[in-house]
Amino acid sequence: MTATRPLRADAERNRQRIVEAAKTLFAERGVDVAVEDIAAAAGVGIGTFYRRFPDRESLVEAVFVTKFERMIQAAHDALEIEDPWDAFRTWVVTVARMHARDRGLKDVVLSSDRGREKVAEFRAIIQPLAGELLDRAKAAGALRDDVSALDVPMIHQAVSAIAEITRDVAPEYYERTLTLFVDGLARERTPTPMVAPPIEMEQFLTIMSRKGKR
Amino acid sequence: MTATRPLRADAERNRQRIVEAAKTLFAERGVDVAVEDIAAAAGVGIGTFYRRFPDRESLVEAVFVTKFERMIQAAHDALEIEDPWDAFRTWVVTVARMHARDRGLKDVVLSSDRGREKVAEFRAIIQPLAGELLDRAKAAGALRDDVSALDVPMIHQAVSAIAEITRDVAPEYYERTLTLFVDGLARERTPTPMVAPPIEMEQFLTIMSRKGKR
DNA sequence: GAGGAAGTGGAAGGTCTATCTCCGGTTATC
DNA sequence: GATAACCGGAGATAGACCTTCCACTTCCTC
Repeated sequence: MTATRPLRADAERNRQRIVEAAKTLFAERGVDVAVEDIAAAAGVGIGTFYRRFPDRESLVEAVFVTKFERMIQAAHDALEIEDPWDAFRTWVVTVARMHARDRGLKDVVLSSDRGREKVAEFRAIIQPLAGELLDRAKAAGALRDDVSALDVPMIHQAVSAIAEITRDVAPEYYERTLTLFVDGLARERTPTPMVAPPIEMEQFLTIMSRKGKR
Repeated sequence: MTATRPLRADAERNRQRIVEAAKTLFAERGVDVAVEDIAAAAGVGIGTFYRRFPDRESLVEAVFVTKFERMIQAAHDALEIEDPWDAFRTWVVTVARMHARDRGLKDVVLSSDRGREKVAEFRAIIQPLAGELLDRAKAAGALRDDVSALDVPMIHQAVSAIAEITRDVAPEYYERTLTLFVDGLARERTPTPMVAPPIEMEQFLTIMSRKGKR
């Protein structure tokens, strides 16, 4: 195969920088940031970017493989929790927070092109874990029966959408939406306390009149 | 003021057609559809469009004023319902469904430019109505106390986001997300039955691999 | 039913925004 | 200090989209 010789020191350094810059920018502004911006943030030229990565998509893949691993880890961790509802809740909340903090995650999970195989691979691994968390919580009578495993990623998309529009103005706001969701998933329960304050009218107006779409 | 003489018959006909076509396209594809597509759908040329409307935004405004009126009407109607929780729930659900069926609604409510004044006007009218629905439901002990009036439009944004990605594949799916939300808003309650079936794996994959963003 | 005001279509101009290529100049490494 | 590897960024390329303009057509009035 391609017995690639190691990159020259400066080249390797720049590669790292590009990945780091991309991680940050993807999280803040979604996977659609311009290559130009990524290169600038990394302190290199566009040319350097294209010498290291065949195209934009490869970079996206390189960045998100790590994230996928972390999501899988979250499921494993949750499975360690004894109380079935607590385990399920923890997992849902943890992944929701990852989405809330990384705007790009949603884009990648939703896309067909970007890291097609990687996403499929990820799904194959996460599904049985998610299934177990779900089944256990249902068996314990804590989770409503009519919830399907596929409702969970949808919830994450919804939370991500809210985080996306509120991020700049009230970065913790999404927690409220998340709380409502999680309480809606419970079978019988009094409300969980909200962990974030309500939004102020002024913040609301700012959110609702955001310019452009980035 | 401008005592505008009535349009010539054919011109008026075309104007109507443009508005109708826009209504449909905005609902299906969001407010960002190209003027070219609207004109084509209306069976007129681009030139005709620009003779009737000074620019794109004016059309958007013309189309959504009606929608706003309908949302206000929904609040009035809900206030007629005696049971405070039922009234609140009905209002939230009705507006959520409007969002689910009209992709453009979200865009307009979120935007700063499009019909700036109209949106502000709309908010001024809807706020007291929403406040009353909320307060009554809280006073009756049916709605959790820690919900703020501004959480409601956020819920609508979330439902709209879900409807947006699922619309083409499973047009009723959003009802599940909505049910979870509404149940999460209740103070103490066992789950409301879901009105839509869970999503199938195949549908899920289609949704998650949607091309482009339209 | 004729004349002219009003209306029409769509090519073309103008802007943007992005990705990716190319190559003269620079730097690390042996 | 030779040279292969690397760098930066202008510019080629592509695709959307909004809006203008004007030669041509249609409606309405007298």
